[in-house]
Amino acid sequence: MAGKSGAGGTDGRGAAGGAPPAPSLWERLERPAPAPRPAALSPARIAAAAVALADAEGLEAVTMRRLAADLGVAPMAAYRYVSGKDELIALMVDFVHGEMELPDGTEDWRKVMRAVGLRTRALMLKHPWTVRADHFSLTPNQFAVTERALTALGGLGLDADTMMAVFRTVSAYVHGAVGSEVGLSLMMRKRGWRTGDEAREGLAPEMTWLMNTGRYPATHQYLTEARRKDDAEWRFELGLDCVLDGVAARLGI
Amino acid sequence: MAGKSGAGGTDGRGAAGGAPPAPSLWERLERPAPAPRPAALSPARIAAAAVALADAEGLEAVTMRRLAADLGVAPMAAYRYVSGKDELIALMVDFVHGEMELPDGTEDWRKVMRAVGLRTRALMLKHPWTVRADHFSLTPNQFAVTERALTALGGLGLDADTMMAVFRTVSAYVHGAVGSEVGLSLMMRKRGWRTGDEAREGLAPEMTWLMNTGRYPATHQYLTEARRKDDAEWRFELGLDCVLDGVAARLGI
DNA sequence: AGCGGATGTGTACATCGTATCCATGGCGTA
DNA sequence: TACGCCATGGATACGATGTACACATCCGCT
Repeated sequence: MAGKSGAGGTDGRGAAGGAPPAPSLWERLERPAPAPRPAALSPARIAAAAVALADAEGLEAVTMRRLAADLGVAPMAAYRYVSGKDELIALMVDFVHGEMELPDGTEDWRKVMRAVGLRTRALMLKHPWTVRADHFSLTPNQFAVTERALTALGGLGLDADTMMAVFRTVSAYVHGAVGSEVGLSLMMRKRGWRTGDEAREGLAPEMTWLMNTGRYPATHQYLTEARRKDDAEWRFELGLDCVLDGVAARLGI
Repeated sequence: MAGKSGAGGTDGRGAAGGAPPAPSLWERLERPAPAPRPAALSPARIAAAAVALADAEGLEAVTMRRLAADLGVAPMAAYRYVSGKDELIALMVDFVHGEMELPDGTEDWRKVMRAVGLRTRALMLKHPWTVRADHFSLTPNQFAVTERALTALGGLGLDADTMMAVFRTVSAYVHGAVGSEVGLSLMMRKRGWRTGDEAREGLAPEMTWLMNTGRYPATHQYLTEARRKDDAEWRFELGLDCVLDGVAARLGI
């Protein structure tokens, strides 16, 4: 299904000659107002509204119709600016990465990577829906993050592949860790639990049954002995520091 | 929406007395055949069919109707076994984790964690849709993985919180890394690209425009210099080894 | 003055998840 | 042996979603 619109390229539309190669989403995003006409809609306005909606009510509330309603516009109006919902979400992901401030200056690579990790986590906790949205890291503001990391990794004698591998390793950890953190918090919100204790209480029947199978003694022991089950920040930073330690050690930087 | 069906608990249905506390999905999964009657459907059969479908045509092809058709059954039939699509997906995630063989024996913690990481990656590459499915790690077969990791981490003088933090750190890296790997490959499949070169060719217009903004010199340099852009396995194992190095170093194990 | 293209509107359709009610048939009990 | 019950699956239907398509409108340019 679909697939027809984007790929074809030279459909017979534009007389002869060469149809312009369909400007990319990011190209369109930057044209302040493609026409001199002060259009009511714009990619940026659409992105802002969609992000506000997703932040407030979750990604599942972001519906083309609901978005249009929030923008005071007809359901199909946004389709002049995004080719479909996929592009909408790409726009949203890019938009929120725009508000991430990157560490500047000539700091130590490790401080930069750590700061990027912490700020990425903050960003994702603030916009939990980013977890469900695909991120191929192909949007301008995501490239800006990559760019900052790569510059911090320059001048250390690493080849291009290794520099990128380091960034992606740290990135993978951050996305994975925040992903599970957010996953849990989304589940809690969906079921109406506000605290860790409430969640454990709500999960208790299922957990009790599972633990009573006797198959998970170590896990059961964890459940009874652990005292920092709700300290996500401690866990995240410990893990991040481990990752950075490992990168430094293995690559000798 | 919804939410009405699961929560209520004691609806007036069962005369007086105490209604049984609604057996969990996992409890139902294990009853070989809840009734003596040889039912055509079962959670396991449903899970197997759904997984086969998702493997073959992607998670978006897994529709209650399509699943029913594959099972040779009416669209609503599966609802006798799962409360809704969320539970279906939980069942699928659990099902595929059941085929993961865990390292046995009394091996070194590091070997175990590394093996678990590699096998998890293999599992996720084989079933790419697991990336989009939420994983709170709350299904029996996911607990089995956690259990194996925790036992490998025992006897090292770590407290319960730290042991779990280690497992979750490695796990976060693995899920993050494979997540982006799979994300890329899903995008490639969606756009019909089969090789890395095809993908780069297809992405070229967008990338060229982005790089021509001059904002990403380091990224641009990476694109021209890198020689292992398609070596996902190298990248994954390098990152995994970094993470394990860091854990070992920081925790002195 | 009037034309053309960019912008937003209205209507419509296939498809999705799932609530609800109905038919059936094998088992335990009498 | 006969009966009735409940687990099982079928049928129908509803509201919501993404989006294709054709139409109306209004600006700035010639």
